[in-house]
Amino acid sequence: MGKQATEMLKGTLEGIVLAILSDRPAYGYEITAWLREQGFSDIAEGTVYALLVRVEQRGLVDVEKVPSEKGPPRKVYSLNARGREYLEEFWRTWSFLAERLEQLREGGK
Amino acid sequence: MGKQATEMLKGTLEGIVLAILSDRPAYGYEITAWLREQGFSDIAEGTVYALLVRVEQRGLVDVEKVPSEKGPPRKVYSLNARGREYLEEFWRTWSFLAERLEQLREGGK
DNA sequence: TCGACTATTCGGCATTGCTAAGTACCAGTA
DNA sequence: TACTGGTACTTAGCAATGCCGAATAGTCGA
Repeated sequence: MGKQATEMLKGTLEGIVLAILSDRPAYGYEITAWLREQGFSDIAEGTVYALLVRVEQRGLVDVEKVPSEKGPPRKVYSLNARGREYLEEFWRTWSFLAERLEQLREGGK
Repeated sequence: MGKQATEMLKGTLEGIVLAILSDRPAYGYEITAWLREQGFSDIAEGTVYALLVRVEQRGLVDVEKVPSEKGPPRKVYSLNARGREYLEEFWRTWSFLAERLEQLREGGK
């Protein structure tokens, strides 16, 4: 992943994280680790935390503090109703973009 | 298209414009008009021009000034060798992202 | 006691798209 | 002539997002 990825992640990373949370509640450290496993090798630690703060402030997720056996307490996030609506909107926008790009890729051969 | 689109365009708009230029040379006004036809209804005029300036400065495109019958001269951009390489890299990054997102969408049902 | 891993926070920076205004050139029209 | 409208590009400043680097804190094993 090069520098292009950094800019391309803007806007999509939020959707990615919300999509993860739509599947199951999770906390920052866990999400970052999972993303890195999935190939987002250079996702910065702080990026995910900052994103989680933002979506919380917008009321898209609920938060619960859960003690950890191995460190400071975890902030476990879960997608709420508003978050689900927002995620659907995200998928619509994404689909639109993906379709245009697929057309361009085919046309450019 | 909502606000999500604005952030999602960051990084991808550049690829979109380069992909257009890989098909045929074009100038800013033309590209903006085409994008709007394609459904990018609220692409700002200035956005495309600024983007073209950037890709020119990075040496991804060649420029030629061509007189217009209906206004000031056009700056016609065409993708050069470096631009083509960069575009391929863009497609690789895009593919990676699109695959992850498709997996997430399916998983989240 | 000293790392190593877990877990979160914060301040400042770079990039990118949007807004808004301005410049410039030409054609048609009153 | 003056005005309007379409074509075509430029510029300055703003907002949002991801990255970098450092700091804070808790737990465990060497």
